[in-house]
Formats: sequence, C-alpha cells, structure tokens
Amino acid sequence: MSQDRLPVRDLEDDLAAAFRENSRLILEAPTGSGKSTQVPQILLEQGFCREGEVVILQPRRLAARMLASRVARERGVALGDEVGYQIRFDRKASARTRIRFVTEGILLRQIMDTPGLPGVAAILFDEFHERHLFGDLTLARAVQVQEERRPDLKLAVMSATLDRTAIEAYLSPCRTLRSEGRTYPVETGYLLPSAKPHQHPPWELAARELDRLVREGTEGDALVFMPGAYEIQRTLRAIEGCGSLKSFAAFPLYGDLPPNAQDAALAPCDRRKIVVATNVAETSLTIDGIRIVVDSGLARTARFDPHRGINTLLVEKISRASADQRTGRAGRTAPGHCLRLWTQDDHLHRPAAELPEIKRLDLAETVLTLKNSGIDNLETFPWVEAPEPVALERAQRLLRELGALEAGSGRLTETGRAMAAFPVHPRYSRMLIAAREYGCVPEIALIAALTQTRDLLERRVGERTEARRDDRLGEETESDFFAQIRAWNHAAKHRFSVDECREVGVHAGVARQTAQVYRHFLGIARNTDPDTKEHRAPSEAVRRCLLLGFSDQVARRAARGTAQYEMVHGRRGALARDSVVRDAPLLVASEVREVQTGGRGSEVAVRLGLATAVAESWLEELFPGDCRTERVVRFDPSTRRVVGEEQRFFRDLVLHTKPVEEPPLEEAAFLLADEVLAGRCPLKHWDYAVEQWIARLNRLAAWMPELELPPIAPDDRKALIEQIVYGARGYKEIKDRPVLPTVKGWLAPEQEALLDHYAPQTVALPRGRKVKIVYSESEPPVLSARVQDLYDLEENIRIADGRVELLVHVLAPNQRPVQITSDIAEFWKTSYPSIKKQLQGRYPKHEWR
DNA sequence: GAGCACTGC
Repeated sequence: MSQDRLPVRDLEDDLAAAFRENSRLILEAPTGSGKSTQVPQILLEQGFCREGEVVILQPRRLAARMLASRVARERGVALGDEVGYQIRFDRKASARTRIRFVTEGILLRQIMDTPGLPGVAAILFDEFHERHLFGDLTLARAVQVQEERRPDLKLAVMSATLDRTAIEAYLSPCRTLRSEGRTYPVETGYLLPSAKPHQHPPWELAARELDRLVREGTEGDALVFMPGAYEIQRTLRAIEGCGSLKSFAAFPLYGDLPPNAQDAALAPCDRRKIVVATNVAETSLTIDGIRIVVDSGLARTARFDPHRGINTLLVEKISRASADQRTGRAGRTAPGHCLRLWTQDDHLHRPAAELPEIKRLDLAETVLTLKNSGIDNLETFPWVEAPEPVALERAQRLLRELGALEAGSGRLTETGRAMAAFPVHPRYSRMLIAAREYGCVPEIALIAALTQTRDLLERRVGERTEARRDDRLGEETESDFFAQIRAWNHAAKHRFSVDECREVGVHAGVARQTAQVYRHFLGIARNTDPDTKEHRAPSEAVRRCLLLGFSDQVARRAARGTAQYEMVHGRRGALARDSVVRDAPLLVASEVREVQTGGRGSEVAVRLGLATAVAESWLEELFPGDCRTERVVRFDPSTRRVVGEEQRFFRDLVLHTKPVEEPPLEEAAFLLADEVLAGRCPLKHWDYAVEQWIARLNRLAAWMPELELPPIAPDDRKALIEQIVYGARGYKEIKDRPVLPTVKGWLAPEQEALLDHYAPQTVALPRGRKVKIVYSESEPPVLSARVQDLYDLEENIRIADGRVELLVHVLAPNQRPVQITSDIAEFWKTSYPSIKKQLQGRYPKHEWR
C-alpha cells in the first residue's frame, strides 16, 4: 500500500540521535503527524528493539487495536506477530512482537508486578496530555524504574498539546522535538458580549448560530458539542424549529446511546447532517465530513470531593486546550468553521488545560496499588503532578477503615495485599475478601463487575418495558444490585440475546462485558481460595458484605415517606428516583454523587444510588465499637419544647430516638437548649455541653477574680446546674419565653393570609423546618423561597445587599422542592409599607425608599 | 417539572 510520507518521518534521524544521547524524549506533534504509527516503526528500524519491544501506551482500547492493525498492515506482517496489541481480555501479541500497543491499565499492572520490565526496550506515552490517572502513574513508575535499575530503558512522551515547561522539568534531562501536523485551517469565531451568551440556554444559542452559519452559505456537515443527553435533546428540538436546518438530518451522539443509534450518527448520510454530541466526539469518535463545529464550551466533569467524600458530576466550562481539540474536529477533511458560544473575554479567563485526573479523582485504588508494590512513602514518590494532600489523606483513611493499611504505620496488611490482587476499587476488593467468609463470592464478584461497566439497565424506559421487566425479572426491593443481578442473570440465560435484552431494557453489550469481568474476578478469588463455589447465597450475606465495603455511606431516612436521607459524617442526600429500595429506614449507598437539578442547572443535590437495605442489628454486629447510646437534650420546633431523648448512634449518625419520660435536669436543659439555639453554645450533646459550661465558668473565674466564682470540678454537676439554673438570667424568664417567634405576628392580616395560602402547598420540607422567603427589590419584585435548615433565632429578619429577607416558620405537608413564582406585585405593594415600618425600627441606618 | 460526561486494570 503506497502512502504519503507523514510529517513525523522528517524527524527520523533527530529522533534516533536524541534517543542515543538521552533516555528521555518529548515529542510534540499534532493530529495527522503520524506519531502514533511512525515513531514505533522508526525505533524498530533504527535498531532500538534488539533487546526488547517498544510499548506504546494508548488511552483507549479501540485506538490500541486500530493502530496495531494499521502498523501491521504498513509493515506487511500478521497482527500479533511483529506488531501486536494488548488490552483487557484481548491480546494479540507473541514472543516475536517488537511493537506492542497497550492500554494504560495493562502497562500499569505490568510495571507494578515486574518493576524491572524485562523485555521492554522503550515506552511511548501517546496522547499524554489527556493526563489519565493510570498514565500518570505509569510514567512516574517508569521514571523511577529507569533511575533505579534500567538506565537503558527509553521513555518518550508524545502529545499534540502539552504544558511543555512542566513536563520538561519533570523529565529533565530530556530532549524535545516538534513535528508538523496535517490538518486544514479552521476559522474560529466567538460571540460578542452584546449577545449576552450566559443569558440564553446553550441549545437556543447553538440552533440560532448554526442557522446563521448555514444561511451564510457555510458548507459541510456540522458537529455541535453539548454537555449531556438532556442538552442534546433540547438542541435537537431547537434545530427542528429552524427553517434553514429543516433539510438536515440531525442525530444525537453520546456514550449511553445504544450502539445502533451511535452508528447512525457516524454513518454517511445522503443529506447534510448535524450531529449533536457530548465529549465522546472530542476524543473517542471521529465523524467524517465535519466542517462546522458549534461548541457550547461546556462539559459534565466528574470529580471527587475529598473534603466531603462524595463524587460530583457538574456542568463546567471546558479549558482552552479542550476547546481547541473540539475546534480541530472541523478541519480533518477540508477547511472548516468553528463557532464558540462564549465571548473572547470569557475564553481568556478559562484555564489552559483540564485538571489532570490525579487532582480530581478518588485515590484509594491508586494508594493501594502503590503500597502493594512496596512504595510506602507517598510523599517521596515522583508524581508527575502531586495529588492534593487532603485527597491522599482521605484515601489512606478509607484504606485503614477497610483494614488494608495498618492504623499506625500505614503499611499494607495481609488483607490489603489480598485486596490489591483485584483490579477494582478497594471497597469492592474488601467485599470480595469478606465474601469468602459469608459464602457469597460469586454474588459479590458479579456486583463488583457490574460497577466496572456502563449501566446495565437502560434509564427512562417506557411503561411497557417496565412492565416486562417486572414480569420477567420479578420484583426486587432489597438492593439495587439485586435488581441488576436479576437482569444480568436473565441476559446470561438468554445468551445475551440482543432482542431479549432490548425487551427488558438491558444493554446486551454491557451484560456481555460484565460477564468477562465477573469471570476474571471469580478467577482471582479461586486462585487464592480454591473452595470458592457457585451457589445462591442468602441475600443477607451479600448485604452484610456491602455494609462492610460502604460503612461510611450508611444512610437513615429522615422521615417516613420521604426520599431524604441523613448520612454518616453529617452528609445528606436524596435516594435516586429509580432505586428499587423503597421504604427502607436504613440503607447503605454504594454511590453518592452530587448532580445538577433544575432547568438551568442552578441547584445541586446529592443523589444516593446503588442502594441496599440493611438492618440496624448488623451495624452492632459488624461495628460494635461504632455504636453507642447517648442522652441528648433537643429542641423540638413543632412543640417548641426542649425534650430529653435517648439517641442510638452509629458513628455520628442518629439511628433512632427514644423520648425520656422526664427530661433529666429539665431546668438546665432549657438553658442549654437556649444557648445552643442562640448559637452561643454550638453543641447538642448533653455531656459535652456540660463540660463546656464547666470550662467556661472556670475560665471566667480565672479572668475575673472579682466575681469570686467558686471553681467547679469536672464531675461536680450539681454545683454547675445550680449556678446555671439560679444564675443571673433567671430560670423562669427563659422557660416562659417563646423560643421561636415566627414572623407572623409582624405582618398585616392579609399578608398572613397570603403566606398561609402559599406555604401549605408550596413548601418542601418535613414538618417543623423553616423556609427562607426572600423579597427582592428588583423590578418586578420577586418572591422566592428556599430551605433554611438552621434554627436561627436572631435572624428572622434582615437586610443584605438591598434585599429584605424574612424567615418564616412554616409547617409543610408535602416534600416537593419549591419555587414561589406567583404574581406578587400586588402583595408587594400592600405588604412593603408594613414590613418597612418593622424594619425601620430594627435597622435605622439603612436608607429606605 | 427532571438524573447521569469519558475512560482504564
């Protein structure tokens, strides 16, 4: 096969020379330079592979396979002979292989298992700018290996765009070479500030601007980038409404789309076409014939918040590098156009590149992998870019909790070593270890496998599919995993038949991949424990294992009939809508994720997914040291009384509460509650509060000896109580005071009526919570309400930034989030004078209109 | 009135 000489071939001699002088190299070469296919061949031709193979790291499986077969074809050899590839569950390579394309996880495992890398002469890190976690780790480890025992090992970092100064410093001493690309020019435009892009939803802007480009005569097919499936659907609808675009064929394209729908978007089309896509089209998939790119500049980005220990998936602005990558999609076959739906000024304020994964993902698996290969000191490990200390600390804490690391030394335990054999998040490997004792290894292996692939169950299926699901799979309420297991078993029974899977809304391809991972996990488990049998374990055993893996994500339902749950570590969230676990007072969530809600994504909420119902007795059984009972004094806003309670805790989570008949030391309880509620004593536990009081009074006695306060011994509660109860403020006065005044008394009767009218049908909270109603002085005035969780006595009314805020105590009968958007102009007219009058007294300095 | 980008062992 004849072919044009690729630009990177011009560097042939430089490359060889650089590698003879130096063991490290940076190659900056854009799309179309031929670096992925030619550089390995150059090394082979120049004699670098006499001692071993050249390994090329690829971020994607498909790319590894395609590149391998292209190079094999160019060299006229059979795939798997001189040229091969290796990805998970698929290897076409042999002892004769000299050029091997691999994915990142494969090489990471290899370098961790056999650090000397026998038989490897060179490693090329392709597409390194994507900065995947495994790629980063592999490079760092390779550099370490090269320095410690393999000075002959050649390393090259290849990329289209790189933050070169940083990587040069990291690899120093190293040579840097640059090559030309082979793409067509793309004319790139921005919106003008007068277009006010942030005031319009991206789908409107995209349809409008695409319409304009087409009317102006721009040629070729169009690719529109949107952050997710929802925005894609809106864009398609908006395009339908555009006159000039009527003759186009429009397709959605995103990862969760069934394969045939994806193929439809990629296939040639007899009309001009518009593909509306997510980030899949930025790197993973190429669409022929694209000459117009319209970019919303947005993407959903996954992060792990190490402070709260939850994953987030929120719409964010993409970086400049990512925008350039998207732009390049318009110039692959001919000169093209790109329109960015943001202003040039906005562009300049965007980050140069995406944050590397190591800076934004959960590092538990990373830390376990490193520790397992004898890297104990994570601070001296040569990170390409060091992770956040808090993220490392969070990862180590989880590993300690799972029993993988020793509490004091931080060294790997026996359990930890066994866990590291499983290529999966340590939570699941811990469960796989526990499953041996519980006799449910197959179930846990399947559960772990299910989390490693895309979602097995199609989301938002119609009623008929739902009915067939119920009919053929049976009903499941104990765990979302059990529902998935049923679905997978059903698919397996029908040999992953696409038709049967479609009937019940199961992705057949996903089910098939899950089967491979499942068998792999089962194999590893059998290696270490040959007695592992396949049988049906009781549901309880499996659920106990899940509890072991996710004990820090135990959640208790806030109230009957709500989807709101309180979690360990003071977190809270709402159970996923499609969860089968209904009515469970106690559950463990295997997925905790913050997502955007509301039309413009203005609000965020934590969703608890992959839920499993658990029993309270299991907590006592598995974590006896984390369960305890405490006596608590609490203010009950619905009765406005302080009550004494006995609370049962799992760590910091209250499992249930039992009223104590006569609150102990009731008088003091009132006082303490008052202190707590007024925010002067931010405590809720009785004993702790008393201790605080003792400390405070002792301090006071030391500072102000003239008061002649007698010192109080820590156990002298009686003396303390007396001081509090008969102290200067007076017990009676506090006891009789209405602790939580509502704003109602301050309003005119008609205003009260209006509040009454709105509140019962609009407010979103369990009984007794407060709602914050905000009156804005904008034109027209806006009245909106939002949840206020704090019982804030002082802040019933206040002014901030020209807005008047009232806190209103409302009892809410339903659970729905609320936005009051009724016509309130009239209400404002009548109520403002009265509110103003109230406020003038309180805030004399404010200027009132 | 609503919930979900992309990979990899």
